[in-house]
Amino acid sequence: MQTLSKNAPMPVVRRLPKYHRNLKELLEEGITKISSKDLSERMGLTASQIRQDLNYFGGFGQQGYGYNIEDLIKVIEDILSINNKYNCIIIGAGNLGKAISNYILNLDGNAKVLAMFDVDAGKTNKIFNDINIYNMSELKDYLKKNEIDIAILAVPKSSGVEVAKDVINNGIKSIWNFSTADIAVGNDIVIENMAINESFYTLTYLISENKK
Amino acid sequence: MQTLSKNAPMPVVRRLPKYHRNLKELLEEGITKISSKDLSERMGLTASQIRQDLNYFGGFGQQGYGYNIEDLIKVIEDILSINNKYNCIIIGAGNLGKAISNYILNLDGNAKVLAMFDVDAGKTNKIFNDINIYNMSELKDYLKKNEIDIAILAVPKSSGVEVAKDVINNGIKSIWNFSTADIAVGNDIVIENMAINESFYTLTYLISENKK
DNA sequence: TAGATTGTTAATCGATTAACAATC
DNA sequence: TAGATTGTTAATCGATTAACAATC
Repeated sequence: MQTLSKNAPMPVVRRLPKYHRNLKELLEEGITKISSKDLSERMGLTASQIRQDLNYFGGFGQQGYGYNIEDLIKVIEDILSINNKYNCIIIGAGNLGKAISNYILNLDGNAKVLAMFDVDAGKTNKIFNDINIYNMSELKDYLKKNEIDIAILAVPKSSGVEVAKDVINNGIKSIWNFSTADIAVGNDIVIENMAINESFYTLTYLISENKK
Repeated sequence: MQTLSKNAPMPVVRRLPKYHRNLKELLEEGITKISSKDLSERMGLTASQIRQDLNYFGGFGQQGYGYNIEDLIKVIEDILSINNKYNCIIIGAGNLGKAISNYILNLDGNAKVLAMFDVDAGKTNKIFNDINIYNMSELKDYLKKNEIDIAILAVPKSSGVEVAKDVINNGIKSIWNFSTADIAVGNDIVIENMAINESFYTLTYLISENKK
C-alpha cells in the first residue's frame, strides 16, 4: 500500500505506536473493524484527532463502516517501518543493557541484538541471551566487519558523549540513547533519547502539583 | 522564594529538567551567570522561549545582567520539587528493576528505594544495593506498614495493569511505569510512563525517514 | 549614562477540535 | 434508500517566536 508521508508532525508519529498497540489488542479480542469514535473512547483521544492523524498518511477508512483493524495495523507498521530488520548493538552490559536486551528479545523478531560491549573486564567475554559481550576495545573492529543499524547506549552519563562519538565515527547512523548524557549529533544521524531524568523530575513535579 | 505556578503547560515543565542539567554543568565549569541568549545557543532553543518558560513561574533574571545560575538552579529544583524526599518501591527485581535501582542510587539522595518485589522465588529473599527483595505476596502488608511515595513498575506487560491496581488499592498515589502496559488511573493518581515502545518505533520511523 | 538584557505583549505558527459534505 | 462514518475544510486553541518598552 502506498503511504506517502506529507512530513507528518512528530506528535502524530509518536501517537502511532499507541494506535498500533490498541489495534493489536482489539484484534486479539476478535474485533475486526472499529470506528474512529469507538477507538477514541478506548484510547482517550478525540475521534477527530484519530482521523486527522491517519489522514496525514492516507485515507485508510471507509465511510459508513470505519477502519478494518488488520489492514490498519499493517499500514501503521509500514509507516513506522516496524517490520524491517534492525541489527543492534548495546554498549554497556550492566543491568540496563541487559534489560534492553530482554526488551528487544520480546519484540517480534524485527530487531536483534548482535553484540554487547563493556569496559568492565568482569562483564566481558561472557554470553547473555546468546549474545557475546565484547570489550570496548573491540568495538571499532566489530563495526568494520558487521552491518549495524542501531547502537544502543546504556552507559553512565560520564561516558555517553564519548561513546556516541565513537560509534558515529565508525559508521553508525542511528542511536537509541538510554544514558543521561546530552548527545548532540549531526544532521545525517538519527538519535532517540529515553530521557529518564526528564521523566523522573516530571513525576516529582506532578506529585507536588497533585498535593495542592 | 515564592514560585507561584500559573499552571504551566506540560511542554514547559518537561523542559525544566534540561535547563537544570545544563545550568548544573555551567556551574561546574565555574560560570556564575548567563543570559537567555547564551543559554539558548548552548541548548539549541530560542532565547525567547527560555525567558517565556521561566516567566511562567516568576521573574528570576535581571535586566542588563542575565540569570544567576546558582539561584536559577535552586528555583528550578523548587518548582520540580526535586529536593523533597521520595520513598520508592520497585516492583520487578529483574535487570530492569535493578537498573532503575542503580539510577536512583546515583541521584543526589532525594529518592530512595526502600524495597523491591518480585513473583519469582529465585529472585526474592535476596539483597540488591542493600535493598531487600520481597515476594509479591508481602506487598500489601508492606504498604500498610510503610509510607511509600512512588511505586515503580518494572514488570512485564502482562502483569502491568494488575500490579498497578494492586498498589493503588493499597494507597499508592504515584506510579512511575516502565512496563509497556497501558495503565489507566483515576484523577487523584499521578502516573508517568517511560514509554519504551513509543520510543523504539519512533526511532525506526526516523531511520526510514532518514534514508529517504 | 550607555549598553545589555530582561519581562511581557503582540504576532505567528502549529496542533487540535468542530463541522459537514462526500460516500460507503 | 437511510444511516453511519469517513475525509477534509474551517475554527479554535495553545505554544513558540518576535518585538520592544522597562530597567538594571
